[in-house]
Amino acid sequence: MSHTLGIRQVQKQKTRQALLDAALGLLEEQSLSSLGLREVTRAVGVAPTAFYRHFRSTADLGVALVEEALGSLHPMIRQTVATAEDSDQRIARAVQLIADHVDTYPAHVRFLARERHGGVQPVREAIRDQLARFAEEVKAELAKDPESGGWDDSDLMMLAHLYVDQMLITASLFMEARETSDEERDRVTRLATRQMRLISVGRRHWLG
Amino acid sequence: MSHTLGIRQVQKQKTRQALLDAALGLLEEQSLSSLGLREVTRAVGVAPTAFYRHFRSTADLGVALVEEALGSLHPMIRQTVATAEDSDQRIARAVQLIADHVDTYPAHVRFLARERHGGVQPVREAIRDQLARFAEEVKAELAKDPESGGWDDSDLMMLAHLYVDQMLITASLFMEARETSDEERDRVTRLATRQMRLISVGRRHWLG
DNA sequence: TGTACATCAGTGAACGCGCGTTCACTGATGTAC
DNA sequence: TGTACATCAGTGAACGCGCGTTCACTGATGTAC
Repeated sequence: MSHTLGIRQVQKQKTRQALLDAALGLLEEQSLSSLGLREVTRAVGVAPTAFYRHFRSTADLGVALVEEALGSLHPMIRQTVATAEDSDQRIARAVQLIADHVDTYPAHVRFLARERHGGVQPVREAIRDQLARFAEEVKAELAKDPESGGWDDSDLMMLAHLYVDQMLITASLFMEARETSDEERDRVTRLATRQMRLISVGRRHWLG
Repeated sequence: MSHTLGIRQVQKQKTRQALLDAALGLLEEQSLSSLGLREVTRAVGVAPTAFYRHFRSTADLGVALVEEALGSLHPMIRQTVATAEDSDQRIARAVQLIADHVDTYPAHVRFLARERHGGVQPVREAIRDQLARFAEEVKAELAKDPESGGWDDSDLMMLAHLYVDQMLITASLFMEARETSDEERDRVTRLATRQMRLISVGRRHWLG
């Protein structure tokens, strides 16, 4: 059997995860820069001092949340961008996956939207770095397209950033639509699809 | 002479403005949900209780800052979108105006980017409402274009939102580039210009 | 397997501090006559 | 213009409270022999 964690390590990971989960819950109604260490431990049911066994500060916990939030998003994007027959199908799948992701991990998505430009520098940097990695991956997939003939590296990077930003805007729109009607969600789906298509049309006629 | 304010009113406005300015300064390194009333009054040099003569809470002050920040942005956009000969010139002017605006009101721009998805609901709503008004105005200008023949209301609204979101992304990129090199600013200028052009190309070939 | 010692995740008391809010106040400005 | 009263922006003391951090601790788990 492969290296099994001891009881102590398993319990420690559980507490750590409980702190992350509790923090994410509390962050639905405030930002990280006002999140208190005592709030988090109170929500979990451990002593305030236990916090220090896992994180140096709430900023440090925030950086850990970034990893968790974008780690779960990473495989999704790559799969969607890679496996599609034509442009319209790729767009439809991407929009659907964003909608599903927002439904499945709403708190993570909210956290990212909120802290991307939030008041805690190390967290902003962690998000920026992860988004740059996304753009790199999208760029790599775009480069495989036959439509990318004649596009140099900076062209593709620009286009990749445009798609990544557009995905974030779409996620943000779905977040806003979460607690309203189904019609509103449909409206967002159509709007996002059309905006992506418009970028796609621009791509095909670029310098052409 | 038109209705002159008394000495008392003038002084009150000065104190109010000093509170807004001090808050904006403090918000460069934190978000509104962690901004303390005492911090703000301390920075201005008045007693903490003086705060209540002007605002009910820091959230209330935040809403006032939204008005101030987007009020100064409103005339700029309209003028730029309205007075341009061709698409490329319009884009070049818009990008230049965004760059200038970020240079002139960096703290306001940072505040908007940070609080748009921030932890204070009334402030989020105020920003969302103002951005919707922007999109309406951009839509009205787009409708005047000859290129808008055959576009219905929802088409134009989608396009207007796409442009407004793109302007915010561009402002955000200029913010990030502010404290780095001039070459970085030029890179952002070129990137933003190309992204806008791509949307513009997409627009011309939409359903065409 | 059993024993003796080391490790370390979580505890709980204690600290000094800044917070938001209340209240009665002061004194310059505004107003009525 | 002068006087007597009203208004109200800003004051300063006081309050109870939750905060982040320190410290010595406990006792279950891990390890060496």
